[in-house]
Amino acid sequence: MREQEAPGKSLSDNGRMHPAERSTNAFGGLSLEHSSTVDRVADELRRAVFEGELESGTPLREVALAESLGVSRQTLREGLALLVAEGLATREPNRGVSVARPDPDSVRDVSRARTVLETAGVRHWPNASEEARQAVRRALAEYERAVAAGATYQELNQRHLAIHLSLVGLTESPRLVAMAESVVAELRLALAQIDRVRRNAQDQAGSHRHLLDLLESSDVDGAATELAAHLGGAEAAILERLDLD
Amino acid sequence: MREQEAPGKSLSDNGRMHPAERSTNAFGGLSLEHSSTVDRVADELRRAVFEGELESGTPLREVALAESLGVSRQTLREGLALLVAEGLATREPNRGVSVARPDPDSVRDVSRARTVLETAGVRHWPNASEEARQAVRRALAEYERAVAAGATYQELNQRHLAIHLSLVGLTESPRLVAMAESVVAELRLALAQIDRVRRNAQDQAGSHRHLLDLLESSDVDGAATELAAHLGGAEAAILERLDLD
DNA sequence: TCGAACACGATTGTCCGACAATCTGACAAC
DNA sequence: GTTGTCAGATTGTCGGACAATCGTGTTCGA
Repeated sequence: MREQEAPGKSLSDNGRMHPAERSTNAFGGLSLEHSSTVDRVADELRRAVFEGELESGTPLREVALAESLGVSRQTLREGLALLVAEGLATREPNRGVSVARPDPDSVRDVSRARTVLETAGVRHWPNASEEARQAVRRALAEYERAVAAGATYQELNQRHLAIHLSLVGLTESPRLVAMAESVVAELRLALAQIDRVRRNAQDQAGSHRHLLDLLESSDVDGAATELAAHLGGAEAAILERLDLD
Repeated sequence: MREQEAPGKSLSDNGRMHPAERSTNAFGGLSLEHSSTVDRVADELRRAVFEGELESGTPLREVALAESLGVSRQTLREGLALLVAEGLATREPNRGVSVARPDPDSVRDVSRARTVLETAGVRHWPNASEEARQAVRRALAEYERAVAAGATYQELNQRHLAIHLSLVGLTESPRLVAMAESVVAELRLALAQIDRVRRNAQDQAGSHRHLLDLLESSDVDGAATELAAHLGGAEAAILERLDLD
């Protein structure tokens, strides 16, 4: 390794595991973060995309980016491959990678996919572990707190999506959660592109609070329909704002 | 490009699109496969894994593999990254990539994930396009034909899984199908490992035929429970055989 | 004048060689 | 038996190189 830069933490460890994390001996609480350069590159690119710094469709030139990030072209390439695999960028052979461009079709598809995943989570509420349920309550509470505190657009957005991820977490399936994370990432990209200029995150605490209340009272079907309505509304809102570009 | 080897076709194009594929002009039926070296490397690795040539846990040494495939280490590395992203291999920092090892937990998780995805497809049958429904009928018919013809273990396996993929196709969501493909790939890996020695694919045409009959008669709920039972059985069978290794 | 052929710069895909960091296992030292 | 040390193997990352391809502007011939 030649250099160490600012460490970033990624939500998804792409299939990597470290020896230190697999044993459960006397030193269970200890762990060390081995962030590779590729990971840090990918993190930085994701950040830039989510932050709206990179407009959708922008070509990500390899030499320029590598130089700008202070890494070799090969390393940057692996980072780009990660972004492409996550759907945040697209690659056209011999023409390079560019920031994904959310078109109406993909927005609809993302909406459909998350509906399936989140509905599965909601319907699993009665069988879910107390831990998973608690995660939903916590995510909602933190979102409400952020709303009350008048947090930034970025934070509100992230906490809002965290609620939806916690719903998928009710399935207790790591793979389903990973899929949801990927889908949500695409959603974040679309939101970032839409709100590149004016970033107005409206308060949606009420809807989610209502959803959780239905779940707490074991009204799973009611919660499912409430969720469907919420997601449908979100899709419509995005499509509408996407239309006037 | 320095060399061209035997072309292989991959089911999933990882975010790549080529100009020749996106337009629908007078020459709609024409297309050209621009398979990059990396794609061919990944294809070959997948084949070897599915074929059972590589036992799970086998370390995939970069220099040796690159030499054996006649590609550079960088290129091989990108191919390995694809496998890792698909869950067919795992990477441990500074220790390299090795063929994924299907443990009971991951088998259960894969089963849960595919249950969610395929159930969503089945429940979408009434709203699905005629094209999607036809794909299910076709997949089943081809499986039955393969069974009758006494096809190889490999072909039977693939056609069987194709049926399940076609069920997810009923959702008409490319992303959900892509997720299902990834999950099914992991399943294929598990099956390949289990049946590495004795490869006995039992005839499961009856169960699937019954499922389709229920769908054709619009008994979606019945089909969903039938599917759940089928998947539960498959999971149990795999776990049982996985136990005695 | 206009379309086809050509030339040229930019960029990607792939290769090669290099080397520090890390892991593994053996072996010596305490 | 535990700890320290050392050599070999392997990965992570770098830099440079070059053919293939793309985009574009230019030239040429009808």
